This record gives sequence, structure tokens and C-alpha cells, in this order.
Amino acid sequence: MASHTVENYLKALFALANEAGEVGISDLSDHLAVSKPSVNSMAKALQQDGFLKYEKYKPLKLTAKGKKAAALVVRKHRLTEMFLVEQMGFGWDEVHDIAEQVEHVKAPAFFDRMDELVGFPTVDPHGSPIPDAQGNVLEIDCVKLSECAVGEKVSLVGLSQSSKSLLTFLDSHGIALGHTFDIRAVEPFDGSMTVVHQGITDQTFSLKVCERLLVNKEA
Amino acid sequence: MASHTVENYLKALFALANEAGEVGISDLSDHLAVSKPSVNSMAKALQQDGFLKYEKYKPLKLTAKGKKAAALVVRKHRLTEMFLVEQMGFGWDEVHDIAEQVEHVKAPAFFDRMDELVGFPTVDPHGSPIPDAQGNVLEIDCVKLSECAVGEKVSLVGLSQSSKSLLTFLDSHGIALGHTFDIRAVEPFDGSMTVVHQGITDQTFSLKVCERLLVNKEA
DNA sequence: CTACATTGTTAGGGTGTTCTAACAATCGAG
DNA sequence: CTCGATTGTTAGAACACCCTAACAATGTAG
Repeated sequence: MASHTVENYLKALFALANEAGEVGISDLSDHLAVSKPSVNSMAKALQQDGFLKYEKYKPLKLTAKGKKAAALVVRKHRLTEMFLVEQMGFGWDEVHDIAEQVEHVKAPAFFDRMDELVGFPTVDPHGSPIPDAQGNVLEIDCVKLSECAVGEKVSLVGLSQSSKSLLTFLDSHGIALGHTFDIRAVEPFDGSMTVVHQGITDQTFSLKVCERLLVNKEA
Repeated sequence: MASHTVENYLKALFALANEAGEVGISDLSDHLAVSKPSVNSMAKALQQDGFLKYEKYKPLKLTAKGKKAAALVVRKHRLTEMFLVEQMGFGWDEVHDIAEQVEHVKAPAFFDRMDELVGFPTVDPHGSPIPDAQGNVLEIDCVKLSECAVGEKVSLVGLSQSSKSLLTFLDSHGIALGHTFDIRAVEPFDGSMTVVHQGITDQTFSLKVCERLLVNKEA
């Protein structure tokens, strides 16, 4: 099995891939807080193992094998998050760092049991899809709240790049997955939106927030 | 914090210590499946970090700092085992290998929550004591079954060096912690013992088994 | 189309952990 | 007390992963 380090590289590659599935070395370097030469040499090693395609001065691209391996790490991460929230009573803002550690455990039975105990979930506590045991990821049908128009009714299905501070912000506003928003106004100047949250309270969100909220239009 | 590797060395040192708290390099080498020169150089490194006392050609001995660090790793291991059995439905023969992995997770809150969820246990599923958060280990009052005499009534409180095969043997004989044995006979030739298990069934155990069963005399 | 900023590469080195081969110290049996 | 077995040590090297310094390629703005 892949080392702790390799698993982290795969996960980052998977997360940073653009539409073409490509990732720049600098991107990876920033994301993993590791120097570019380190990424460069790891790229060569990962290619050697068939996890990705590497050509000088070209962006990196995971192979099918690499994509599957990465998805399985993501699966362990997200199952863990789900387990931590559902079975151990942690808040959705506390689970990322713990899962970051637990995801490297090599014990398939452990994750299988988590899966079972939380009822074979398809999304994690932040609405991100959990890859299946074969490494297939189910795409979720959603758009950014910032891309919605006045008058639409939407419900929150996920977050893009959820960070501790975003989660804390949402908690402090009483927002959780599944909640609904009626879009009342969009401020042309700064893109901020005023919505009715859960049909009750009026709230205004900055563009920065709206870009992180993934919603579904058939609310 | 100590690396995965260092944690394993500390744990082994802790487990292999004799009455004087000393461990030979060959012992460690065997136990960790690592060459003697590797142990030798790690010993120097661990001394450098104040985890143990090392003098050429003398056995290794954990310092107070080393003992505490080791006990905290053992604590993580045993809490995990308890959690796996009590909250996740694993058998006592399945948890060692998983815990071996999970014990290296760096997330205090994770283990604290396990502790809470299983009700702050003092022993793990094999009857071994769980060190407290300060690294103190509560000694358990027990003797080997093999050291008991005919006529005594005892109850099983723990195992010494529990291994998968021992646990499977016990399972197949319906034996669990807390069960009682009335000692009926001790065979002088090979040390095997005939007992009444739980006041019902007659069973005969080899010396090898009797040496691994830790019992308490006030049954 | 050149110049500069960005991005990527090479070279060379460091740490942690491991190994094998060869040698040295210690301990126990006769 | 000496010899051989056991135990421990040194030297030397490997691998995985990381770094900095210096340089080369690429892409973009003027």
C-alpha cells in the first residue's frame, strides 16, 4: 500500500485537478506546503509506480490507477468524517483534522464497519460525495449560490472548499445542510445576497460566502 | 510528538521490560523485526531525546519520560481496542491489528471521545490495564492459572501475551473474561489442568494455556 | 517580439530509518 | 580459566522524503 506521504500527494492531485484533470507542480507545492523540487521528484516516483503521467514542463495528470487510489483515500477520509459526526458526536467543524490522520490507517475492516454503522452514506457531513469502494465518485447536481438569481428557492447541498472558518460562520448563523434559501436580492456592487433562511429569518451573505455554498434548485 | 517508528520502539521497550525495567537489544530486535544495528542506532537517538538510558553493552532502560510516553501510546492502543469492541462490534480477536494502526493517530480529542463513549474503562478487552491520561498504570492483582492449586476457585481477569491464536482458542472453548474455574486436578507429568468452567463444563488445559490465563483468587 | 514573471528542473545535500558485513565484548559451560 | 555462543557495536550504504541555490523553460504584457 501507498505510504502516508504518497496518499497525501494522491489526495491533493485528486482535489486540485481542473476540468482536464491536470495539476501544476506549483499548485501541488503550495497545497502540500512542500517545495517544488520535492514535488518534482515525487512526481517522477509516482509516475514510476503508474499513478500519474509526467512529462517535463507539462502539468501532472493522474492515471486511472492513480484516480482510483486517490478516490479510495478520499473515501476513507469522508467515511471517517461521517463516523466522527454521527457516531462520536463531533461537530462538522471538528472532524477534518482528525480524519486527516485517521484516513491513513491501513485496516479495511475498520472503514467497512464505519460505513455500515453510519448506514452507507453517499455524502460526508459537508455534503461532499463519498467515493464507493471501487473508487467511483457520484457527481452531485448543484450550483454555487452566487450563480443563482433573485426569486429562486434553493436548498443547501454542499460546500466548496469547506474550511474551519466557513463552518464556524455557518454554525453561528444556524445554517446546516438541507436548509432552504429564498433569494430576495443581489447587490450589484459587491455581489452580496439577501435571502430568507428556512423561510423565517432574513440574512445577507457576502459574495465570498455565496461562492462557497453549493445549492440545488428544486427546493 | 514522536514518530510512528519511535512510538513503536517505546511501546516495545515498555512491553519487554523485565522486573528491573531493562530490555536487551536482541530482544527488541526480535520483537520489532528489525536488525540489531538498527536498534542500536535508534537507542542512541532515543537517549538523545531523553527517552531512555543507554550505555555500551548494557541493557536499555526507559527513563521516567520514556515510560510516560510509552504508557500513553499503550493507552491509545487499549482505548482503541475497547472502542472497537464496545462501540463498533468487533471481536476481541480482531482488534489488535486495527488498534496497532489507530494508536498512531495524533488527535487527542479522538481518543478522549472514545474514552468517554466506552465509559472510562480501566482494562481493555483482554483484561490488560489501560494507563490513565498521565501515563500511570494500575497494577492488576492476579496470578497465572498455572500457579494455582487444586481446590482453588478463581476467575479470569486477564491474559498474558494475548495472541490471535490464544483468543481463537478461548473463543472456541466459550471462555471470556470474568468466567470462573474450579481447579479439579493438576497433571504432574505435563502441568495440564482440569477445571470446571463456569461451574458447568469440565475442561482440560495444557500448561501453555494455563500460563497465559491470569486469574484472581477471590472468585 | 522581447522582457519579465512564473513555473519547472537540476544539482547537491540533510534527516530518519533501515540494512549487511565484519568485528568486539560478554557470559556461561566445561 | 578458556572457548564458543550470544549479544552488541562499528562502518558503510540504501531508500524515502525533504530542503536550498541556481538555472532553464514557458507564457504573457507591453
